[in-house]
Amino acid sequence: MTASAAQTSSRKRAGNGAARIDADEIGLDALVGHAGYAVRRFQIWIFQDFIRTLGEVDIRPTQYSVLTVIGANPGLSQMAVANRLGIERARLVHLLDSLEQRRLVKRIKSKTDRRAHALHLTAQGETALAKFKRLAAEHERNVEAKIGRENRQRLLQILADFT
Amino acid sequence: MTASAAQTSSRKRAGNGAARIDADEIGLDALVGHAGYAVRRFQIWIFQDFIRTLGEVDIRPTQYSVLTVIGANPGLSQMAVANRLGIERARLVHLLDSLEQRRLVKRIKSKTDRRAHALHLTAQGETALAKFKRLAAEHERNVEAKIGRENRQRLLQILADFT
DNA sequence: TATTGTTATACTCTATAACTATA
DNA sequence: TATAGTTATAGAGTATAACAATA
Repeated sequence: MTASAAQTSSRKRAGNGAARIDADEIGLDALVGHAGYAVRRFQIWIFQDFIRTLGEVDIRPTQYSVLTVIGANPGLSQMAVANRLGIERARLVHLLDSLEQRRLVKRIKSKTDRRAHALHLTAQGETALAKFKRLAAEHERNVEAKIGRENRQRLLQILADFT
Repeated sequence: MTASAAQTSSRKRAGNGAARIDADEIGLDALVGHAGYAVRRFQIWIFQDFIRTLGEVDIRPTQYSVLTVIGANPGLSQMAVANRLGIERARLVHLLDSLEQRRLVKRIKSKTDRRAHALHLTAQGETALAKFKRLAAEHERNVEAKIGRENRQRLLQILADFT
């Protein structure tokens, strides 16, 4: 509730209304004091821009994060990637199936632990990831244009612990 | 990729490794420069805390937002609520079905537009929402404890346009 | 006994399309 | 013709549980 109880207008409309009302006339009441609400709306905007900007290569945010981490840490196990990115290991299986079918990633049987797979980018995957990173940088410039250069920097600082 | 190419270490591990590695040893590479990655991880943390804090009343973030907006704007149509909160109208149908079964919300046939429903909280819904708001305020204090009072304020300012 | 990868199930959420009854 | 609410479907994403192979 924080300090936003002031907006609790609860304006009555004629009768049982359901009148046509512009979105900006509808008060959010307590929601304006909740960081989670704003963060959620912002996150949806960011993901939509990411998906659109990387639409030509058909890569979604989670796929990009998996490729980036494998590219920077070749040989990781599926468990290590899943834990690092906060993805369920069961879900990573399907993500990797898709990326492996597209010849971007390969699972190599680990010699030290025969239960595990060592994950690597293919040569094709390395090339593709370089392009994905260029498009992701373009997306990031969209974020900067949306909230401002300094605000984006502040945001990254505030949320640095959540990476 | 913003100013974070420095972390592109790509450290090789022995052979095809899949070695056991602590999560904090695994570099995120380009992800550290993406606001969307941090925002997503933060949003997941916030929602988990919200769901846990309001677990005793079994209310999730989206349900809370719907109840709050109806409470502050009685008589709204489903379309108006859906548009204001960025929820698909098809999905709002099921959300309202659930809230109506729990006797928190009622759909009243609009007298001015016989296609539409005017949404209202029940008396029970009003009482319940007051309790939900107290618990949500407790959740918000958890957010403040997690990122700091000033950072939370800055965050709300930076994201004010996304509400 | 515990862990890695896998398969399976269920529920939430998002994105559509199509239908009905109204407007 | 268009809109409000509804129903249905499909694909992500999340959360579990259970299993085989291996540690």
